[in-house]
Amino acid sequence: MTETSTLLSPLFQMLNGLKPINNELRSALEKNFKPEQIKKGSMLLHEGNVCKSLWFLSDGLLRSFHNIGDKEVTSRIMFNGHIVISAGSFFTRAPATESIEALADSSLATLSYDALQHIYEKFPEFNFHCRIITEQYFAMQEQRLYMLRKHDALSKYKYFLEHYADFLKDIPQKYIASFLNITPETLSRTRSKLSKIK
Amino acid sequence: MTETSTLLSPLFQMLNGLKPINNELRSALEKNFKPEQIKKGSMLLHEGNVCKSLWFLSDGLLRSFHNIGDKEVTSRIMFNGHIVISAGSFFTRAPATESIEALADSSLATLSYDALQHIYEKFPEFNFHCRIITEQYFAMQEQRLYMLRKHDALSKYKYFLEHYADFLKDIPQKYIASFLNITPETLSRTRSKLSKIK
DNA sequence: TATTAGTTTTGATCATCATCAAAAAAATTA
DNA sequence: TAATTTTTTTGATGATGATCAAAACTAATA
Repeated sequence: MTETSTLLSPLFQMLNGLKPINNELRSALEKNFKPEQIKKGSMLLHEGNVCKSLWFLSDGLLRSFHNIGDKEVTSRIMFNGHIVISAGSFFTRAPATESIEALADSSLATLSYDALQHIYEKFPEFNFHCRIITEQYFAMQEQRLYMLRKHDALSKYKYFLEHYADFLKDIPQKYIASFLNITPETLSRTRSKLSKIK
Repeated sequence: MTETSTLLSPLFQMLNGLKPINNELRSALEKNFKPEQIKKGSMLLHEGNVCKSLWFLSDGLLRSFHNIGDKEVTSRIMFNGHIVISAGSFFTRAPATESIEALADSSLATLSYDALQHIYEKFPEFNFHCRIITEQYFAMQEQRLYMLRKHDALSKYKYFLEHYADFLKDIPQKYIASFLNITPETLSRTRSKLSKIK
């Protein structure tokens, strides 16, 4: 077992769960996914650059964010097992409007856009898997949209607790706050209210 | 040309633009898409029911909405040429958390979930098209997420003007307001401010 | 057209959350 | 460990937008 295939094994498990993939496709993926280690604080993607790869996050923690006015707004928080891409940029080849940063030392496998397109051509059956995966991410994104429309800070924070409880201690609160579209001060006060109620 | 194929002709044009589809696939789609006319005010989907179909909106105007507390919140506004589905429900077979309503008399073509699955089985190449379409809708949804994080009412309304200008007069303002996550009163005041500035 | 119902506008007040500021706590670095 | 930097907490104030209420306007129906 190569290092890449170890990294990718949860990915293959997931793909096989959707529909078994044959050995040729498996080894094509293993060949084209490149292992990558990044340190906490380093950037995977910079706003303004085209997102030319997708990543499979084997272990670690990432966040994506964009700048609105003079503020950073965290748009997603991603943990192990996730496929990471800046969708708008990756799909359309346009400059990304967001950056991606490691919140912890992370180990990833990177697949370039071009390599992915070749795989689609050689293995058209892979469209099936990626259609389903995209559908799943679409549904998750829909939930985040729903969350943002919950008016008050408390119900947004409860959403966060439901979905990210395991990572609560690893994510600086200022990022949680901007993910929920509230200020760190408001989050701090919301948390202290909540702990008094309980 | 049957009535269905007239309805669907912009859909086929779009699909062919992605990658030409063969006649068998085309006629399978024509057979399985059922034409449907609905009146302004009638419901395409009720919250709590499973979304068992997708729709191609040939002509008309729709909105989806969900209830948060005692309020209706408009989640999407859809016009001609759009593929309409309640994604979370359609993909997972779970009860929908949103309803879909016609804001104008509309003509649609309906494809059932089961029919779609059969088409995927018989025509695996259709996964290619639907992967791309899902990617495109994903990117659009990302934009709406981005919009909701713009803090103030004015910049949200400007987003609306950029993306829905053509339908401005056809959509009651209370729905525009809830789509932007503001009250009708605030939207009204925002609009009057904007007209004074210009 | 007259009546009714629904929508938008305008006004007044209020609440939540943002902002500014500084202290306390935690994490980094020397 | 001490020094420095960053993050979180706490406090005071203010602004945006929500709420409540009523009038003006528009659309729907008899």
